[in-house]
Amino acid sequence: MGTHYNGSKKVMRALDSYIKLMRAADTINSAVNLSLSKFGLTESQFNVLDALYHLGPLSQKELGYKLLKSGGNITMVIDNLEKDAYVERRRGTEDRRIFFVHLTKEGGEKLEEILPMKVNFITNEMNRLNKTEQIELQRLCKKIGIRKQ
Amino acid sequence: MGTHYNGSKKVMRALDSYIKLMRAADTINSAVNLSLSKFGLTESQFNVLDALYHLGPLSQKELGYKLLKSGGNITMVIDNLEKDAYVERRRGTEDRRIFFVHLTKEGGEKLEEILPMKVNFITNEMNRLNKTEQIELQRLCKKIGIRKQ
DNA sequence: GTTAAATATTTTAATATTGAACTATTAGCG
DNA sequence: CGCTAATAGTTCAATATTAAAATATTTAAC
Repeated sequence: MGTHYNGSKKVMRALDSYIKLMRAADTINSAVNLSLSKFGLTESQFNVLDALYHLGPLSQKELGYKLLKSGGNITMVIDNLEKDAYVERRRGTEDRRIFFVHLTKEGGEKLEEILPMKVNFITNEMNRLNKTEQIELQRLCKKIGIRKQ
Repeated sequence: MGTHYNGSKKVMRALDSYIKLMRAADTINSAVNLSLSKFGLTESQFNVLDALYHLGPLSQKELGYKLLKSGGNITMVIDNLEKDAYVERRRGTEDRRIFFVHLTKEGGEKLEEILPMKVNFITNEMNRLNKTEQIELQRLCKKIGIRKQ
């Protein structure tokens, strides 16, 4: 390899930081998703149920905005959740373009079945770091993820 | 995570750490992927080219292992890269079950076109943290992502 | 040495994901 | 009012992703 990417120490360090950050996020995330799949939910489905549970009925537009997903994606995820009767679409009365997505009783129960497990799992994973370390990790991550507020 | 699991401070802290970690990884990742898409590559495609560039020809199995992806997924990604003539499959001579994936001239050029941009981008993003902070971030992330390295 | 077990890859069936084109409805402007 | 813009959602065509079943080849065991 030429001199191009031997780069300075600064560059090497940044790349190393990047890789380790991604790997850490990936490790926890795939483990969480694996657990979710045992309950028959995908990550996206869980996120929708979670949002509806804590925020109440939302339009598909609002869901997409909050979960950072495209409109087409939300349509698909809601379709699949509706198949399982975890949510239902209710056409807006004021503006008939809008579908409000409501959590059903089953959807709420499903979420309540899963939430403690997820909380527990994440707690265990993150507690590989002690209090001081976690506070520092939060500070550093905030510096990086800041633009998303 | 909801107010229903107010739990101990320990739990709250872990959840907060988790969210900030994910957000940081997400912020950088979506920005990197957006840049990649302008070059007509997906993240997975880039990762394959990058691995082949730096490690030389690899079997699909090895690629899956290094990139943490399933066999079926690697088949698909290689198919698409092969369509664009960025890689080619060569059947193993010793063991004819194996396909070794080789970077083509075009594939190498494509990577060299993109790499500086990516390195530069990541360097800028990560250098929001100074040297000490990055070393600490790496240490913390390694503790979390440890099972995968 | 032939058969069974292991391994590498492919295929298949779901779901996810995006951007672009399309449909339906509403809002705005003259 | 009637036409046009904008908006909400759906559909479509790619690609990604996994797990599980299928195929091909090699290794191991008897």
